[in-house]
Amino acid sequence: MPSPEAVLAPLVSSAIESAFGPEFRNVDPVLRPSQYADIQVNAALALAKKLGQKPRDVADRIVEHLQLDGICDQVEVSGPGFVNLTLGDGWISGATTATAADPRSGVPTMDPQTVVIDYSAPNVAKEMHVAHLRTTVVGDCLARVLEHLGHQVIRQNHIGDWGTPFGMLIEHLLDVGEESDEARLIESDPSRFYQAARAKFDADEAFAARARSRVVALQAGDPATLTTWERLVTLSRHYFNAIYTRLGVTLTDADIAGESMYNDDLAAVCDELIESGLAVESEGALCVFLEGYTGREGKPVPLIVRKSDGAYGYATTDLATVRHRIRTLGADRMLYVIGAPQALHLDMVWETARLAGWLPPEVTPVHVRIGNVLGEDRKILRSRSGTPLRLMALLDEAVAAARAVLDDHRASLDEATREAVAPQVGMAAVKYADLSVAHDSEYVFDLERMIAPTGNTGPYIQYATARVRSIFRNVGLDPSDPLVASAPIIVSTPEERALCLQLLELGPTVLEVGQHLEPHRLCGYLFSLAQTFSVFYERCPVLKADDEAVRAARIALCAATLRTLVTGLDLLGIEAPERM
RNA sequence: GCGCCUGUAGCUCAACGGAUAGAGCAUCUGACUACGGAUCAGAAGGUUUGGGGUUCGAAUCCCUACAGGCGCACCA
Repeated sequence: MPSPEAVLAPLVSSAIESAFGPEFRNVDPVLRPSQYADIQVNAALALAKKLGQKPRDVADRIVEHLQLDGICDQVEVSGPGFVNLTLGDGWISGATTATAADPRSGVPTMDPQTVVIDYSAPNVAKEMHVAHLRTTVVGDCLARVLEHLGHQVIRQNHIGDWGTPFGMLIEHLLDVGEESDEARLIESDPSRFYQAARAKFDADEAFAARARSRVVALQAGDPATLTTWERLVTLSRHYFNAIYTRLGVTLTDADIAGESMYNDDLAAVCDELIESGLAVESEGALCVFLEGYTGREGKPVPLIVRKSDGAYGYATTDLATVRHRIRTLGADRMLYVIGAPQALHLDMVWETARLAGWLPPEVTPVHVRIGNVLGEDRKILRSRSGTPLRLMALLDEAVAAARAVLDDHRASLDEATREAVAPQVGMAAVKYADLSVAHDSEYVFDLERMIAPTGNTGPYIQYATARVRSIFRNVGLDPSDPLVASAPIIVSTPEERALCLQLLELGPTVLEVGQHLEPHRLCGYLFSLAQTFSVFYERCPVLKADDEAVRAARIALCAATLRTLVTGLDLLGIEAPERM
């Protein structure tokens, strides 16, 4: 089932060509829904400039050549030169019936690519905190959407599993015993383990010395050291997976490609940079100086690929990831879902990789900039004690808040159901709040607002799905598989018409999200669909419809809505409980 | 000092360079023994931080001032 845009675009294109000649064969028709028309053609405005004519005259000529055979009831030129198209009810109902049967076929695809997405990237033996929430949730959504659009998506979880802190962590792990309760803290409350190690490192000079020599042993690949290190990583993976499972994130152990993985490439990276003359020594460190990157007092800013003590930093590792993602993974497109402050660093890494020939010109890496999560004071969100907020604690809070809302509004549901649904609602609230704001803007974290059953929230959209499922339960249909309802749609009221039109927009919206990498557009669409459905639900009785055909049609419309909402929520990584 | 980002309703956020800048909270007013009211309808709320410019048309692009945030050599 094609969207109206997909059907109309070629028709408008050919109208433009026949009106203005073959040199205008590939003009983008610029179709979009608007508040003034079901579909609006914007092409006239852009064309007018090229042609040196008035937009209105251009629009008139386009209309003269439009052959719409029954798709549109009305075509008119209005405003400063828009072509407004009113879709015919017959066409809408036909298209929507197809939606009820298979909403997925309504999704247009892009040329399939291999897309590498780097997101989440927590550190071993460290807490995940709010800062990890957005990269994890946004990255996962983009992965889902791009997969849905037919791309081959390769997830890369670039965990911090290498470096100097590991000397200290390994020694501490050996001290407490690899199977001890203390060690198991890494699986549940890693910051306590880390801080204990840190404290010992700062207080105990002998321990610190051991830690330092342990780093050397680790770098040298000492087998016993590596075994302990692996234990550390394994325990941490359990912790990450606990978070991912709770959040409903698709990352698995197979997606882990940590810093350690590139360890063997780092020397080669440096050698190649030296050979090509890109890297030079400066103040004892091996650096790449790029044109146009200056910092304080106009001093050039280096990309340090080897520190003066001979160790490698994250710049080197990041260069190695570029090489690996191109050479081994075959990336056509590379997404880095990382905090906005990393912009300068990434630019320098990419430019260096470009100059070194690791990053071919046809591949454009994209920094999906993640904005900060703020507290009420509009400063970076922290706990009351001033430490970064633990993600696990935050998720607990969200579930508790959801439970409280359920107890408040849904006392009729039995205890077991409320207990089961609370996590789904809580996660929906947190994830939706995160996804519904443009990923690069900051937003204020307000649990009360995001868990609210009204407004632009995850729970509000979930509620819409629960209402449809309730209808299905009442007519004896399986609420988990509403596909069975697929009667012909009858468009007899404005509310039905509005709902149908909304349903047709899923495809173009998902495509947009894939192109612009902006999950918040999908949120906006789903919210508006849920609203439109609520109006329909309010005004158009389904089960109590007078006419049998209308009743069947409305059930089918409900089914289409449910499937569209569930599909959309699934792309966001949000579950829709059957009751709530 | 240099660079990047941000500034939109009281609050939280939207708006491929397109028509009268939209939602949601909160506020006020309506609609109920409801296919689940966690709902719906309506009202009010704006000089898009200020000032210039570009053009048919600017919240959006350019310049400038102001106000925030964040980066600028060995932590990642």
